[in-house]
Amino acid sequence: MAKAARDPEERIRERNMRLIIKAGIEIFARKGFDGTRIAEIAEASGLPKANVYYYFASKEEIYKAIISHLIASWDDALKYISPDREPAEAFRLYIKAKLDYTRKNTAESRLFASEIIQGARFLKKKDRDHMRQVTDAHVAVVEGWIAAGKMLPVDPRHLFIMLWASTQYYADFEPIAADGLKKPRLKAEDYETAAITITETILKGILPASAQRS
Amino acid sequence: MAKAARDPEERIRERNMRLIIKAGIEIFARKGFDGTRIAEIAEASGLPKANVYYYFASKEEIYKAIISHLIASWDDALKYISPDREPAEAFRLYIKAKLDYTRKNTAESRLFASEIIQGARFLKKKDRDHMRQVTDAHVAVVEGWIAAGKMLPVDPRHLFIMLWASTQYYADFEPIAADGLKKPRLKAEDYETAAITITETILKGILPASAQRS
DNA sequence: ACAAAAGCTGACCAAAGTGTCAACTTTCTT
DNA sequence: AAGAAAGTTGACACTTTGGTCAGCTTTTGT
Repeated sequence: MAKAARDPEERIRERNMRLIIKAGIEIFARKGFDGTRIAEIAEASGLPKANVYYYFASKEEIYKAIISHLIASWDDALKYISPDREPAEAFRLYIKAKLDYTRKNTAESRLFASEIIQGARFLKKKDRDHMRQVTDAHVAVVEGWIAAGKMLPVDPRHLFIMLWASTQYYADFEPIAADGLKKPRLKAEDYETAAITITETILKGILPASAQRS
Repeated sequence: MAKAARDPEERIRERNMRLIIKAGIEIFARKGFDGTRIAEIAEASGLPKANVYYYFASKEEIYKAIISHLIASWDDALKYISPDREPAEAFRLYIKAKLDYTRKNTAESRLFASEIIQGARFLKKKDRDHMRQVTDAHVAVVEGWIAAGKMLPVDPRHLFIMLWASTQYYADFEPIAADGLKKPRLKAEDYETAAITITETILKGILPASAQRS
């Protein structure tokens, strides 16, 4: 009764909030929560500072909005680990999808990394629980594969950590990754090579057949 | 002539600078460069703020001092990749040493990660060049092993990125790693299991012999 | 057309931050 | 012992920052 549900005028609001969020992702990623100034976000989004405050009550609110949105957007890349797939195929797709997401969302990836390094102060329990559940499901699938003799008996949890680490590194630590590859900047083809190397290494290891089972 | 070289009175200076650096590592790691306040460093080191400024001219100077010291301290862990070793042994030792260093120096590790994520603004060219050289040397060794048929033909640079990523993750993203392992905090034994899993996976892969060479 | 709702923003604070300094105490050196 | 050098620090100056607000303009529903 009091506040009628409207719709069309959601346009301006939507657009400006998107601009703020977009600028926020970039700057929070680079400076961390404490290091970010809203004046900078305002400038980057082309809005006056007071206008930013018209949409968000505080710096923390912008930050939290970004984090939650980010976690939700991950699930897509993670749908490949499912029991009806062969491990080789599943991991290949998983690694490719994760690297793809990372390459196309470097700022988000870095923002998340920044939040974790700084102690996961604003990562809500709900989000953590969600991540834990997804992991548990994946672990169960891998354990099934191991029981079926389709995989060697690796610790599934450490294995997933390896995959998270290896795929995120290219975005989070791009300057170092680029130096390591002797390139000025990473390009799409570098992500391709990364996908191949990670997949091959994970699946077959680096030792030739003659040296296996030592 | 002007400034005589002394020694014994280096004590107080040394001690206080160490206290400041130690506190700085912890706080810079958590807050990043922009997010860190010297008042906080002062408090954590038990010195009044003005005293901190007696030893360091600026926040930047403290930060740079830490970064340089940190890079130098890495080389020890990296001495295992040498041509007179067998790959299996070399990688096992490398992974163990890197994880050991990471576990014992989590704050430094995070500080470096933070610096890189924030754009490597204070990482000196000299330090980057040094890292590049070490990497080049390692790559050459691996290429030798591949040429000798001791390793499968993997891209050595991406392989090293995998190793850097996998070993650093446990310190840099500890909350996530702990969640992934279903533990409240990481302990020494988790680093042990990590070393085993990473080593086994890198060397042999995860597929059983029957599924190899598909 | 017009009132109400939504959107906008320059100007303004109070708090917090970096860095300075002059005066004081402690620690050498001889 | 006493002058010099090193170390200490409360108080201060100046800047930046998060956040507010009153009054303005634009958009929208009827």
